[in-house]
Amino acid sequence: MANPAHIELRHLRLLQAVTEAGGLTAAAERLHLTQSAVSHQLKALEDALGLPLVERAARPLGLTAAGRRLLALAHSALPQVDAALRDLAKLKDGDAGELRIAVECHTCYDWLMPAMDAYRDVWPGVELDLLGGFQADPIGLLLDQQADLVITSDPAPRAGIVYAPLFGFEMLALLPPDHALTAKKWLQPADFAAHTLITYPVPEDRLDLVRRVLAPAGVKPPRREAQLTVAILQLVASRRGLAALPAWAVAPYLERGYVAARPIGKHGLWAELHVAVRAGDAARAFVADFIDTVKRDSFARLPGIRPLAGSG
Amino acid sequence: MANPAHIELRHLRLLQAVTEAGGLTAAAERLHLTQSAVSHQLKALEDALGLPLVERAARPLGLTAAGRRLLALAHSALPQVDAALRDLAKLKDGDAGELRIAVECHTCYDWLMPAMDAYRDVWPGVELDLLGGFQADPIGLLLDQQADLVITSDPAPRAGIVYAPLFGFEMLALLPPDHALTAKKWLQPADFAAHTLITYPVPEDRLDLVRRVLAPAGVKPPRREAQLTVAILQLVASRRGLAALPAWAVAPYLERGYVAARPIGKHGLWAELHVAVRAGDAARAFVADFIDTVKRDSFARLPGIRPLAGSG
DNA sequence: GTTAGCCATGAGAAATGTTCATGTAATTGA
DNA sequence: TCAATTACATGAACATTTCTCATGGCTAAC
Repeated sequence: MANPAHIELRHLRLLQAVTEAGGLTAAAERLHLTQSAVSHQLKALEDALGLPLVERAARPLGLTAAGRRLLALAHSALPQVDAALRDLAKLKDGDAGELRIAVECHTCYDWLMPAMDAYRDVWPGVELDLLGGFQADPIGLLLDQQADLVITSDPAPRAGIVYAPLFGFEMLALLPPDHALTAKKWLQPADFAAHTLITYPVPEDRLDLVRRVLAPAGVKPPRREAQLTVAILQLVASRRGLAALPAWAVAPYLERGYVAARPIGKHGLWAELHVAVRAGDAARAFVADFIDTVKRDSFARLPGIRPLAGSG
Repeated sequence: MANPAHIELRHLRLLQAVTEAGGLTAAAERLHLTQSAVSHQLKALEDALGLPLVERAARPLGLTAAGRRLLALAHSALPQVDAALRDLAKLKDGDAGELRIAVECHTCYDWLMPAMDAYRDVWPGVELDLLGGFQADPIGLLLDQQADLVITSDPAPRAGIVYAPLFGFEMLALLPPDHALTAKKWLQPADFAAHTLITYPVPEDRLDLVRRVLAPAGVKPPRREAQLTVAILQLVASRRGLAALPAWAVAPYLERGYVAARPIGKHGLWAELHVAVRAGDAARAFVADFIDTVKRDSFARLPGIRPLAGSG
C-alpha cells in the first residue's frame, strides 16, 4: 500500500555519472556498463518514483527539479559512504604505509599533485614520496623495492606487477594561433614534415606521436627538446615548431588563445595511463584507495579524458 | 584490482534492522524477509568488506567496531534518503492536504501524539485533525467523508476501504505488585473469575480479553469502567480489580513497580493495529508517508510490539 | 539525404537475492 | 544434566533483477 520506493546507492551513482558525463552513453562508459543498461536502469528509477529525472530533449542532458533533488542527495550521501568504506579499510589493513611514486610522464605532475593533496587528507598516516627525474625503466624500480607505485602509459605484462587503468587521454597537436594549418580540422602526418617537433627530452620511442603516427608514415621531422611544458608552449607560440601534448595540459593555454590545437588524425591520437604496483601491494587498502582517489580526482578535474576498459 | 566495495542502501537498512531488533530473526520479521535471507545477506556483506560486522557469540547480538562504523553511516545516510524521497513525493503530489484522524483505541493517543508531531515537522502543509470521542463505527466516518484516516484493530474488508498493517502488540494483565497471582508466569481465564475487571467504557465485544479469552472459557467477571489509563492503573494498584492494557501503555508504570503485569495465556494475548483509508487516498504521498511515519515512530519508541505480515 | 551519434526497447542471458529444508550451537527449564 | 526451545548457518532450488545483445527511431551535421 505505501510506496515501496526501492531506491539504492546504485541509482545515486547512476544519476551522478549521467550528469557528470553529460549523457547516458558517456555515463555508461564510466560505470563500465552498456548504454542499454543505463537507459533501462534510469527508466526503472523514474518509473519507481513516478517522476522524470532528466530532460531527454536537451543536449547535454538536463535534469528536472526531481533530478536535481536526487542529485543533491547523491552529492551528500555518496561521499559519506566513501568515507565509511575508507574507515573500514583502515580498520582492516591499518592506516599507515609508505608510497614512493615514480611518474613516467612529464605532464602528469599537473594533476598528480592535487590528487596527492586530496589523498593526504584522508590517509594522513601514509608517507607519500614522489621520485624525481626521468626514469628509463620505472617498473624496474618497483621490483627493486625502490618505488611502490608507478604511473605509466605502457602496461607491459611483467611478473609480479599488476596494472590498473587510469584513463585515456588525447594528444593534441599544438600550433601557433594564426598558423596556416589551423584551417584544417585535424592534422595528417605530412603536416608535420616541414616543421620542427618540440618535445620533452626523452628517447624518440617514448613519443607516441613519433612512434605511432610519424614513423609509420615515414615522416621524420627535426626535433628540439625543452624541459618544461611552458617552455614548449612558448616555442610553439613563437613559431619555432609544432608540439604534441595531452589535452588537459594545454587546456588553460587554449582558452587564452596562446596557442591553437588540433586533433592528430581523424579520430585523434589517444594514449592511456595506468598505475603499476607490485602484485602483493594491490590489495592493500591505502594503495587501492590511492588509485581510486587519483582516478576520481582526474575525472572530476581533467577535460577530455575517457574511461578505459578493465577493472575499476 | 581495486576493491569493488559493492555496498548498497539495502545493506545499511539490514544492519540497522539487525541492531534495532537485536538479532537476525527479529530483523528478518521487520524487513519481511526470512531469517535465511538476512543471514545470507549479512554474510555476503561481511565477505565483501572482508570484516565481521556482528559478534555472533553474544546475545543480544553485539556489533564489532566495523559494524558500529557502518551503523553510524546508516544513521546518517538513511534519514537523508528518506528526506529526499519525501521531497520527491511533494514534488509529485503537492505538499498540502487534510488528514482527519479517528482512533478506535483509547491508549493509542500515547504514541499517536508524538508521531503526529514528527509528521508535522516534515509535512507542515498538511492540516492534521484528531477526531475526539469514542466512535461506534469509525470506518463509516471514512466513507461519509467525515474522517480521512482511521486507526483500528479490526481490518474488516469493506468496499472502498484499504488497510495497512501497523504492528502487533501484547495485552498484559495488570495486577497489584504484591498480588498472589504474581507467582504465576502467566494467567489463565480462571484467574480472572474472582476479580473485578477494570476497563475503558466500551462495549464488551470490543474488549479483546473478554471476547477472545474470558467469554470462550465461560468466565464472566464483574466490570468496572474508567475513562483514563491512569485511573485504571490506580484502581488496579489499590486492589479494586484486574485490568488488561497494551504492553507499551503500562511499561513506565511497571518500571516504577506501581503495578505488576503478566501475559494472558502461555503465548500471551496479542492484538493488532491497522490503518484504514479510502482506497482513493492510499496512494497520495502525504497519506502514505503518514502511515510510514507512524509505523517507524512506533517501532522506534514502543516496547514489545512486533511486525505484522502484509504490505509495508 | 546520407552519415553519425545518441537514446529507447524487447528478448534472452547472467547475476543476484530469496526461500526451503535442514543442520548446529547456545540457552532455558524441568 | 537432559530434553525442549530458540537462534543462526548453509546448500540447493527457485525467483527476481539486472545486464547485454541486437535493433530501431530520432536528431543534428555534413
